Amino acid sequence: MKIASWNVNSLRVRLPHVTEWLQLNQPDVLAIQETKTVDEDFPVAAFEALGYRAVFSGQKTYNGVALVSRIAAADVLTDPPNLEDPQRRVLAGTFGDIRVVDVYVPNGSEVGSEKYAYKLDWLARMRVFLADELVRHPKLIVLGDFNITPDDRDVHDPAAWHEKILCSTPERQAFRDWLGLGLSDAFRLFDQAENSFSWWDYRAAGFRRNLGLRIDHILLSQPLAAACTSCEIDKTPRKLERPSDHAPVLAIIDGV
DNA sequence: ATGGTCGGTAACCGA
Repeated sequence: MKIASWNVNSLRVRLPHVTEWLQLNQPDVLAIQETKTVDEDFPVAAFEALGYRAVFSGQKTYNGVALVSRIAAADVLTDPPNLEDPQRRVLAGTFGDIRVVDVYVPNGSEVGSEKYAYKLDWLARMRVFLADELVRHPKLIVLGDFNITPDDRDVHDPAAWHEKILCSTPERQAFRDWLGLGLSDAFRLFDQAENSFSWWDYRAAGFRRNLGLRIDHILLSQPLAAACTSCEIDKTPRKLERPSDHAPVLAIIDGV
């Protein structure tokens, strides 16, 4: 199985990049975040033309998640029972015996802000949901835009970002708490180049200067981590005209 | 030079 995650920052604007990337990479499942597209406007036909199915949970202007896949998703879920969140940030689906949970974790804006408190509460509530998912689905993939750098290796300038949003200790602890459920950060199962990032600010030529953060992740439960043969960030689409500010992350899991 | 750019939507907010 080939599975990928990509925050596209508006599916309407990025559709040409996404369809081109799908054709080139042929993943079995692509988890998308920040579609910024209401369900009525989701471009189902563009994906069906490529032999892909899609399920989605969108809203106006903000957020929005989708799962684009070779086979249709079963047991689709948009609202974890204990989350009580009107924002469209979660989409779960089952493919064969593999459960996939696409997440768009709140950004948090600024440490100490109201949005930051919402982020930490959201992460804690989702942890409870994921613990339950893991009981029902030993083969679990949790992927998406986490808006968290797991540690300083994932930050271009750790001193400048020290205890800043996306890098604060409580956010990193919440990330570790998710790993503590029995999940592995697929990217760190392998040797990686230093300064590997998945997001670069549009401002200040961040991409050209590689001033980035690694905040997009693929987490694998134990049986899937054991079968994972690669995990990479594909910077190619970030180099295109009018790119998303995020690059896709891609993992290959053998024999499933 | 302590800012900068996007996207959505219609004056700014969110990232």
